[in-house]
Amino acid sequence: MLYNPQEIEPRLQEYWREKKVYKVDNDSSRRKFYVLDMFPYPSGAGLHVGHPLGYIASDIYSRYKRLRGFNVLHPMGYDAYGLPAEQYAIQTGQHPEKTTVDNINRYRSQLEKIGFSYDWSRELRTCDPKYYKWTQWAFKRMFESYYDTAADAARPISELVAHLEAHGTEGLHAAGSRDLEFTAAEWKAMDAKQRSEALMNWRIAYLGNSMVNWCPALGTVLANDEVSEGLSIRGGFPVEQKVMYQWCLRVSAYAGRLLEGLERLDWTDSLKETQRNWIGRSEGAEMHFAVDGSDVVLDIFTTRADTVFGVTFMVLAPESEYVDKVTTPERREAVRAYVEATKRKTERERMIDKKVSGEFTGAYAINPLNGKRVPVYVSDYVLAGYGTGAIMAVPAHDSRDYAFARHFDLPIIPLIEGVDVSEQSFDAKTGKVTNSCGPDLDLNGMEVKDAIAAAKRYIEEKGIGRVKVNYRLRDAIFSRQRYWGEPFPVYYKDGIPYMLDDSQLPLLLPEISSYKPSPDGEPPLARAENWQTAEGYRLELNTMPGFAGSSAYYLRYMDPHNNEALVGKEVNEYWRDVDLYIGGTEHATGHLIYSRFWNKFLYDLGAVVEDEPFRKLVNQGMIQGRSNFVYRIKNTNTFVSADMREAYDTTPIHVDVNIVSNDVLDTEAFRAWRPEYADAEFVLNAEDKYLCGWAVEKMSKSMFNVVNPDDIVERYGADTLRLYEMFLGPLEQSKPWDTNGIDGVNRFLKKFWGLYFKGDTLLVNDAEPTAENMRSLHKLIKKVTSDIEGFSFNTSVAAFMICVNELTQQHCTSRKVLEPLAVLLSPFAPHIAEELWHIALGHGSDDSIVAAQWPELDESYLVESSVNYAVSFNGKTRFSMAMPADADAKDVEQTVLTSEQAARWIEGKTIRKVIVVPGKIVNVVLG
RNA sequence: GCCCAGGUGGCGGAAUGGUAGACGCGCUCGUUUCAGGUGCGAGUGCUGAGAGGCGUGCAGGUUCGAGUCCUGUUCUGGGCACCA
Repeated sequence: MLYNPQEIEPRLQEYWREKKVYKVDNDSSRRKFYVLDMFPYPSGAGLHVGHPLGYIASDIYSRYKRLRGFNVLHPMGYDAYGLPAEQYAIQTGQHPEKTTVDNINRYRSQLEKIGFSYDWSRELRTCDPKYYKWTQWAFKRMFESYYDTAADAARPISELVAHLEAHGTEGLHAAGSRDLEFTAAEWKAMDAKQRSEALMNWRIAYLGNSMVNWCPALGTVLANDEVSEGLSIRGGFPVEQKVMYQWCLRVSAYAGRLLEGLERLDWTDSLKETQRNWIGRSEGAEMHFAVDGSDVVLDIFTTRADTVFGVTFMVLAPESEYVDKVTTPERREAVRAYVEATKRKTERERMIDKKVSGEFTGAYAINPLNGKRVPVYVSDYVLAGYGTGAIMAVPAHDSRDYAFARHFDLPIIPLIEGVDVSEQSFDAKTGKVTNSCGPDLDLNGMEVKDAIAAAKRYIEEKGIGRVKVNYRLRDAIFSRQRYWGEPFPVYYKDGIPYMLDDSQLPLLLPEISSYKPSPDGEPPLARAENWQTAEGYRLELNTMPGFAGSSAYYLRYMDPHNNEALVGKEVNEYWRDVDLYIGGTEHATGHLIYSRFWNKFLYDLGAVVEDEPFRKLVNQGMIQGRSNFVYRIKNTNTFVSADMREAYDTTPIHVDVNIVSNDVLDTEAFRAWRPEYADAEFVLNAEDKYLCGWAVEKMSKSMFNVVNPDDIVERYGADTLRLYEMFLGPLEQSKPWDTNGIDGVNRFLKKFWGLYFKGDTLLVNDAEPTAENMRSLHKLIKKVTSDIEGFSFNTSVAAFMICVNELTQQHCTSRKVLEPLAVLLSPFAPHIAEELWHIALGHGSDDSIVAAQWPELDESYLVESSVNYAVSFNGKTRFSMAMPADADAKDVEQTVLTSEQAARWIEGKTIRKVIVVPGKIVNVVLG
């Protein structure tokens, strides 16, 4: 019987399906373990070999944990809403659901061929109404909640309303968009619409005017993490800044907890650092600068309270509401023109254009520390969205202020002793303060750090401002002008938004005739007929963004068919959180922030028991493509081998990697590849081969370097694919896919099979294993166990290869070795292990290897037999010690120990360890 | 500019501070075969006839001993960025 993966793999997959061996129970006396993959967006291109990398790793870990006796939850599903299906729908008219379902089916069949141990009965898709009911439900709860900053938790909005009724905004602890102030009487005097608008200031899901990333080409707004360098991540279209009235989530209220929660997580430092960066905590002070001759007060935020004596001007963001309030009549026209001009620029244009620009508003502000009048400017280098949208400018110690001051010829006052600001600003927070003495505050002579603290204290005492922590993290814009997303459970009555009743959820996505925006520029849902409540009220036309459905999906897997709750209480108390989450770093500032926020909100609500969703997170690296090139001699149809091309003037051309093997081109296949190459000529190298050049690039169709896992499975089998992906290198590292070398892994599996069968002869018997056999086995148990725990799968594959070579040489046929060996391999190569379990080890069809026990390590097999040697130098015997049996006693005497130096340091000390090279000692370790 | 990773043979990559290059690919030689392929055996960092010498981006340091720890530097990959 030869190893025949093409025959055994589909059969065993069917066997697992039929026996439901991967079905997981929610109540078990066994300890739980939850292993999760970041679920994929099913794209039209299908899976390439890079996608399963993380899935294979998590599958190995799941299978390992199962063999260790854990009840393992290991599910899979699909992030089904997304732009590509909608873009495709706009181009072709095909319903995005059809596209999505087709893609899902393709993914599913590709995944099944690889032999994952998913419990498919828990499969979910975000576009399923039974699922998005709970996305809508959570949104609704966010609308009905506010963030209590004193309790540091979300609370029902009704509690806030009660407070407003009793005390107005007096003594209110709530995270708000702006600082609103009104009395209880004023609240009571408001009409329904005014109240609704006021409450939006505090709701966790709120409608607000906010600066959004508007992408005209996609016709929708985008979240910050969907934009990079002023271009949309999907498609690379320019993005503009625009104020829009949109649904938002008050993620910023959770900034502190999102930051602090990172401490308790077992994530890589770099990922935590990226999140800290994104959350961007900065401690500083908010200060009030009165505008001379007006009752307007400019609030600014600064981290450098020590530099207030160096303020020589103020700057407002063009979008700041202060601009209109402070601009004097004679400057109004110039300021208006400037604001208009910046509005027309996209964010990208603003960033590329580093030229200093701005306009004087005509107003002067009063420095609260020394009473000096300073001019107020407007300039686009100040961001509206951060802090208060206004800054105090200290040109001596901020490079941006410095550039502005130079351009407008404004004074620059150095505040640190001995620094030269004639060429550039001094931005470092070090040195001794000077020029900083006002009527009641003297910072001169202090270190910057102390000066900041002293200035903050003074500001608080005098009521000039307050100490404040600012976060860079913004609220998430939650509306998309799209069709293919979750509808909001929202309707409008007299211009006021209301939530549908829970009994009306899910609100189904309606059918529409065209997926383009409506003729009057409204989102596609405006085309839906009867898109209204039973009472005839208009429903929300926007849909939710992609991250809505992916924020709480891990909870749904625990209890996927529950129609009463997102997740049942008892079930949630059992599964709690994800013990191991595997996915790419590209979600560091998107999904992994939103999901933590969403979970924390549900935790505040009492809907889930854990405050953090993902205990341990491992980032798998990306698999890049390895492209091949042929070299065409210019103006000919002749191609020259890569090692011969020096002599010619050539153009490199991408060639399909599937017709190249070990960088050698199949020239016949190349002629057949495309019509224009049908009569191609070749200049071959000395070995009569056509050698291709290669480069590491992104895996993509246009580079002809996409490798489909189906092809690998068909040719070598899923077990070879699984092992090879792991063998390629460390899991966390990005690396190019290179099919060269896969033969080695395939050979290993054949050898592995060869331990159990020689031709048709079964080799396994009940012979007692030799000490050598047991040593080989237990070396492997030790190595593989610690490697799996440490996610070092590449080295465990190598350990298998060594072990199988040893056992083959030892002619080991003992069941006592070969049975645990199959169990050890089963997480990595489940098909071959399961097949041998049945046909070579004699287990019946009711006994799957999945239910076996992970072999126990017996260290006693690993102890090397040893012999006592005397170590001597300078003719005197000094030590007696144990050494491996293969050390040669004669040579032991000629060691480093004979040197003068060794004699000095070794005397009177205890020896802990002796390092022996066969034949001689190289070193002695002291204890 | 700031913050992370990381530089080891022809290649992917191994090395609790203790024989650097495990394992695999590739390559060389032998063997099996009519032959190609496969299988099997031996070899494969550089240098040297050999003993040996030199080797983990570069320069220092700690240590009996450094790829590993420390300082500086340089290059590569990734993230963030008018964030006051």
